[in-house]
Amino acid sequence: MGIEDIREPTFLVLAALADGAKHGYAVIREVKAISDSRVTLRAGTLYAALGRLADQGLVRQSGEEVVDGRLRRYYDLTDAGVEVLAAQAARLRQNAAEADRRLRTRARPVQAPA
Amino acid sequence: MGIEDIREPTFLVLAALADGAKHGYAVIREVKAISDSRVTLRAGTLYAALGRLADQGLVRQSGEEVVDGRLRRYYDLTDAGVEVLAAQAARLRQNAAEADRRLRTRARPVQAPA
DNA sequence: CCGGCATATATCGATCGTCGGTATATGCTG
DNA sequence: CAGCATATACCGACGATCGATATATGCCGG
Repeated sequence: MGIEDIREPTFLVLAALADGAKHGYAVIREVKAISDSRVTLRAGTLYAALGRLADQGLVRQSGEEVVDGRLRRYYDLTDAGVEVLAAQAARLRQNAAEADRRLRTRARPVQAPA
Repeated sequence: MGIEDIREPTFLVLAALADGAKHGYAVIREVKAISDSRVTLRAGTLYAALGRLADQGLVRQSGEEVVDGRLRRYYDLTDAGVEVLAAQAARLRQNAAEADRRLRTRARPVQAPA
C-alpha cells in the first residue's frame, strides 16, 4: 500500500509543484487556486504530506532562501514524483469517465422509437 | 464538511450503482471491474460506506431477494446520489486536467528557436 | 462425500491521512 | 500598536479504509 493510495489534498500538493519548485506557503496558496478555493490546506496537512512524499521519493527539497527575514524552504517533484502524478491524473480521468458513462446508461431509460 | 470529501473507494461504490441497483457483493465485483482490479473493496469498507451514504441520503435500499438460500439486499442511488456522483466526477476530471496542464508546462524547458 | 471456494452479509480493532488548533516569528498596514 | 499576511512546524482528534473474523449456503472437484 504505497504510492497508489493518494487522497485529494496530497494529489493537489503534487499538482502544485508540477510546474516548478515552490515553498510551503506558496503551495497552500496554489492549491487553493488550483481547486477554485474548494481546498484550503492546513499547515499540518501540508508539512505532513511533504514529509511523507519526501520519504516516498516523490518530492525533494531544492534549496532555501531568506526573504524579508523569513525562511523559505523550497520543494520540487522528483522524476518519480512526476511519473506518479501523471499516473494518478490518468486514474482520476478514468474514474470520472467511468462514472459518467454509467450515469448516461441510467439516464437512457427507454429507447425512443425511430 | 459532508458530501464534498469522498475517497476513491466510496466514489467507486457510487459509480458501481450508477447504472442501476445492485446488492452488496455485486458492488464489490463491479468496483473491481470498473477499476481494472486496482481496487478490491473489503466487506467492512463496503457496508460502512453504504451505511454512511444512506445516512447522507445518497443511497437507499431498494428491496431484498433470496437467491439460492442467500439473502440479497439491493441498494440504489437517490436523485441526490446521482447529482453528487456527477459533481464528484467533474471534480476528478478537473483535478486531472489541471495536473496534466502543469506537467506539460514543466516539460517545456526551453523554447526552441524558430 | 467432503474440503475448498464463491456467494453473501456483517462487525471490530488498527492504521493513518487530514482537520483544527496552537506555537513561534517577521514585516506591512491601518 | 493591533491585526493580518507570510512562513514554518507540531499535536490531538476524527474518521474512512484495511485486515481479520464470524456466519451461512450452494457448487464443484477429487
